[in-house]
Amino acid sequence: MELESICFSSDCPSRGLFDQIADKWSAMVLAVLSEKPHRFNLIRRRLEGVSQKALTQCLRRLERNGLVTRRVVSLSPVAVEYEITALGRTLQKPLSELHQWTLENLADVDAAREAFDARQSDDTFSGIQLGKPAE
Amino acid sequence: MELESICFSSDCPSRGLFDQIADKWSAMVLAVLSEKPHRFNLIRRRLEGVSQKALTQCLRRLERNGLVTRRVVSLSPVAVEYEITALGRTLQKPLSELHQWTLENLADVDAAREAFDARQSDDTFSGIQLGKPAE
DNA sequence: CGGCATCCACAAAGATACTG
DNA sequence: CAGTATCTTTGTGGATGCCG
Repeated sequence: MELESICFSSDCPSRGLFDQIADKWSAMVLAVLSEKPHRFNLIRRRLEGVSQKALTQCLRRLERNGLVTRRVVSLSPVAVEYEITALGRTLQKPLSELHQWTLENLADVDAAREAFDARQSDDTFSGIQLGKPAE
Repeated sequence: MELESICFSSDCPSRGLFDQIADKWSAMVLAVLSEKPHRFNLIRRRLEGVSQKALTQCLRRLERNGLVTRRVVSLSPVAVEYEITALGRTLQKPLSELHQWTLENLADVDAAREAFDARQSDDTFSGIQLGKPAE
């Protein structure tokens, strides 16, 4: 439980897992599915901006990691239902807390960004713009 | 605090922030700095596998978001010390909990992956290998 | 020591077309 | 509807060299 328990070794398997669950869409997919099972295009419509390809890949990865199940409900027309698993629910909590953090601290972060960018602009006296990320 | 508080709109600013804090190295950098301030190459040596470029970018982003401070300790030889901020400490907790989850559930996830990959292999009867991600 | 600039390779993202 | 396949474009990572 100590912070030191984080292992920094490159062959620590939890590193790869961390990268797979902390990705752009997984948190939102799990949040949607935590309400109730959803079909593909239903998830897609709720996650504004996700491409079909990205969502497919995300769902595959979630399924492979045992966080969601994929069930073919009917053929012609094909209907597939995705459901969160018990394991997925255990992950959804820390993930939503992280999201919660972003909501609560957005103002502070924004202020920090403006201060940082202002500092960089001051350095323009050198004639070289460092190109602050537009974000 | 409700799960529904997650916003799925593409212009929700918390989305971009989430992507910036849930990246490959930030969690580990903050974990290292939560112990005590570190200099650049010290961080680098503790985070096995990080390239200098990746670490620089990560520290810049953390600095811009107000999560760490960068202080030039001495010139010639240049020494730069990075320190976690109060804001950074508030983030470090949910981040380490997420990491904790990966440690606790690695076995379950691995089992799920093997089951999934076995299922895919069975489908090879079709003659078409779906190309399970090597991970 | 702590970077930044450049080049290159590879991976990921997007758009489009097609299928059962 | 829920994908797959393919192509193109963009982004990211590593390696190298240079600088203050």
